[in-house]
Amino acid sequence: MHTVHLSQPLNLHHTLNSGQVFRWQNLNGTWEGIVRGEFIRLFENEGTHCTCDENFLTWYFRLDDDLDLIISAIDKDRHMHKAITALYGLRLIRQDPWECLISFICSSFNNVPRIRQIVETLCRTFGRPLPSHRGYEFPSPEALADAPLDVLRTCGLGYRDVYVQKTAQAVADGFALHDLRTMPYQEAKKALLQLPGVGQKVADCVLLFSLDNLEAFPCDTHIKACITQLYSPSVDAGTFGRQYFGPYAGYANHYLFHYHRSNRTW
DNA sequence: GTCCAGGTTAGCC
DNA sequence: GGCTAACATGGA
Repeated sequence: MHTVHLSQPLNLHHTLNSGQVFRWQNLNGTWEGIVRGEFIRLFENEGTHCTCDENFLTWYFRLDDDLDLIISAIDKDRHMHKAITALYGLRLIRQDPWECLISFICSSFNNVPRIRQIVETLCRTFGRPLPSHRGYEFPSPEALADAPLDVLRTCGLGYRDVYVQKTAQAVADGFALHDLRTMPYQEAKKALLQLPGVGQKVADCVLLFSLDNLEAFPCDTHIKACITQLYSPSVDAGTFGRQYFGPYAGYANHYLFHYHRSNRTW
C-alpha cells in the first residue's frame, strides 16, 4: 500500500458507489475490487492509498480528464450546480468494455444490489480464481459463450440468460468491442445495438463507461425524470442532454443520475 | 400477496 | 417508425 498525491480531484465514495461499476466493495473505509484480473485495494486519507501503481489510477479513474474544466463546461444551471457541488470528485471510470457490456445487460429492469449479486455470481461460476484466492476474474467471452443456459439461469439472470449467452457468442466470434472506441458516437452505438439485450440505454452506458464516448447520455428512469421535471417535459431526454450539455454530456448525465438516485432534493 | 428496480423485445398499427 | 405488454428475480 503506497500513497499517491493526485493532481486531479477524486472522491472514491462518489465514484465507486454511483452505479457505473458493480464489483467494488467498501469494507470499513477501504475499497476492494478486481480489475483486469488484479486485486486492488484503495482508500483516502491525506492522499489516495493504493496497492496499484499511479498509471493504473490515471487510466482507470480517467485522471487524464481535467475534471474542473469539465465541471465548468456542464455547470449551466442551478440544478446541475447542486449536483456537482454535492458530488464533487465524482469521476467517470474507464472500465473494461466487455465487463461493462455484460454488467449493463444484467442491469435492465433490475436494481443495483441485484446487478451486483448477479455479476459476482457470474464471476464465481465462470471466472478464473485469482492466484491469491482473493476472488475471481470477470469471466471471458468464451466462458460465457459456452455456458449452458440453465447454469446461467442459476446465476440469477432470469430471462436475460439468452441475452448474455448470445452477446457472449457474438464477442467470442469476433465482434470487435475495442474498435468502437475510435468510432463516432452514432456509428459505435449502431454497432452495439446489434447485440441481443442491448438497447438505447445499455449502449450508451457501454459507450460512456468503457469506450471513451463522453457525449453518450444514457436515459433510464432517473434521467428521464430529471429531464422532464427540471428541464423540459416533452423533449427526448437523450437528444436534449447531448445538445444542452455538449461534448461532456456524459459527465452531466452521471452527476444528475447519482444525485437523483441517492435521493437528494433539487 | 403486492410493488418495484439503471430496459429490451416482439408484435402490433 | 411509434406504442405496448411481457419479461425472471428477490427484497421491501
